[in-house]
Amino acid sequence: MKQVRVRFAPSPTGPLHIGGVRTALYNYLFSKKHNGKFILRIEDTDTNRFVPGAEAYIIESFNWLGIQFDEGVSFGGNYGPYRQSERKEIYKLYVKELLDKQLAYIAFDTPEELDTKRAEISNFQYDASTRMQMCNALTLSANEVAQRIANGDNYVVRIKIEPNQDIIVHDTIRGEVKINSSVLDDKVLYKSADELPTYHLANIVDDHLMEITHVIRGEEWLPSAPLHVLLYRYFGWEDTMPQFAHLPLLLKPDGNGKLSKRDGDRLGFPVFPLQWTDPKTGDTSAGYRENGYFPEAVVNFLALLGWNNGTEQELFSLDDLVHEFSLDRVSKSGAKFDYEKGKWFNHTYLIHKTDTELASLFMPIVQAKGHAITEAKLTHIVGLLKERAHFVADLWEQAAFFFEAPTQYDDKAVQKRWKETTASMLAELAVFIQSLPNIDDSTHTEETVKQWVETKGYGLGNVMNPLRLALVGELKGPHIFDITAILGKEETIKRIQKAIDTLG
RNA sequence: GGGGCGUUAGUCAAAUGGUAAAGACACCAUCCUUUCAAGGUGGAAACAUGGGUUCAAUUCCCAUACGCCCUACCA
Repeated sequence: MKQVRVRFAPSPTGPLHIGGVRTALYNYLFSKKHNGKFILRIEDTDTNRFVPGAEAYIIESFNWLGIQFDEGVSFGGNYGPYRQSERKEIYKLYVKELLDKQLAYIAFDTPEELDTKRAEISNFQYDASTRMQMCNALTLSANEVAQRIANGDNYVVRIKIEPNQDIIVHDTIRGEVKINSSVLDDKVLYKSADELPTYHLANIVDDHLMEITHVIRGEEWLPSAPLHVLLYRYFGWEDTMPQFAHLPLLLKPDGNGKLSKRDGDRLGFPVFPLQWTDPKTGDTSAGYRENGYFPEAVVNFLALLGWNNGTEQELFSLDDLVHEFSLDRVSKSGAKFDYEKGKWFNHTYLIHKTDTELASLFMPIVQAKGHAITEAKLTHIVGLLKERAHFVADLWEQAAFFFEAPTQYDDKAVQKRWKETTASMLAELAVFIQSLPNIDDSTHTEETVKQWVETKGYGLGNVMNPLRLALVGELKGPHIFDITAILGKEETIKRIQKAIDTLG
């Protein structure tokens, strides 16, 4: 069996959309599952839409996600160059072949002329029914054509499609898709203006030359797949044509339609893996990385948007996914992007991290807030409250009271828990705590204090809740004597005193 | 307008030609914790509609509706 070779072929027109990331992920999983190669090809045939920095962004994104390429731009390989703009001369050969075989023809119609035509004739399509009314090598004499080219007139090369033929595309995910060639137009394959092919030609030539075995791409390509099949046929490559698999789209969370950058801005979540600053406008778009996502959570979340392994398993490492992945289990319908579920994945991965690992991620945030703490102590703190956080940055909100004494107390909680007698009880408690040799052992302190409360006959709730209020400022957080152990005797007493002073 | 693809709870989704249609996120309740979170338990919530095939259809077929994608000298 031939070695599996798949490619991810983005266009460097801006930051990589999260839907593109999923497409790449599925390509990667498929290739690794079959011990094949995963190739990065840059499709920069549209000189107008080229955005500097986009290519580097793409490479950095996959690097962050842990998705590795075997070949391609910046990875090397024997099928290069992998940047289409560097393959100009190759495409010219194949354009010539099609021209020689009379399966394509030169056309001189300007964009303006085409626009007029479209305005004139509703549903205008450049095809067998109209091409003889246009300005091209089929309507012009050979001399005229040669003359125009010699004059330096811009032209394009269009594929010549015979009408009324059924073309069948075998799609791994959707089965057989049949389409009649009459609904296809004579697509532009090559433009003389920049001496570059369009996507359709470049993609067939490259996939063939790079010996791509499977084309796994977004559903938006399904309508042009028949054109691609035709191109393979024209070149005589049909027997080695790759297998197609068209992936369902990622849809916006509310309403319908393809997930877009605007949806992210509107609903407050990133649509790109990494933060991106538009070089022209300076506008910045949020990224998963900068928003505190773990790459493995993003991968897991994305993998499950359109695929599952048929079991109840939800947590998959990249290796698990490679092992489990199969195109048969990719769904046909689009998946709405559920950001809440994405957050849950991050939360789950966060909880599964070791306290040490989380502490070292959290340390810079604590330092930025102007606090110094030992690694060991922070590890302890993080362990106590990681279940309350979705992101590492959330940890600050949970941990702040360890570093900064409360300056105000939650109103509702005060009303409910701070009674007439509270101040005097807490004052006594402070004295009692002061009398303890130490409060380092949380369980021991708890027993001792509970005993004290019982002896006094105060009732646990009447003491514990106000105590929490004094220490934390609100009724939340880890076990209270875990808190006092970390705060230490002195600080604990100070905070009790402060609460008494402020709340009376 | 034309063409293609799709349609199971709010969302991701499983399974099945045959009596009660999984699971997860979100939501609600409850237990635990005298707090919050996490966790446990429970709850509400779905086969788009209409025909056909069949003893039997959510499952197969057709139509309709709805949605999406494509319809560029963009990919």
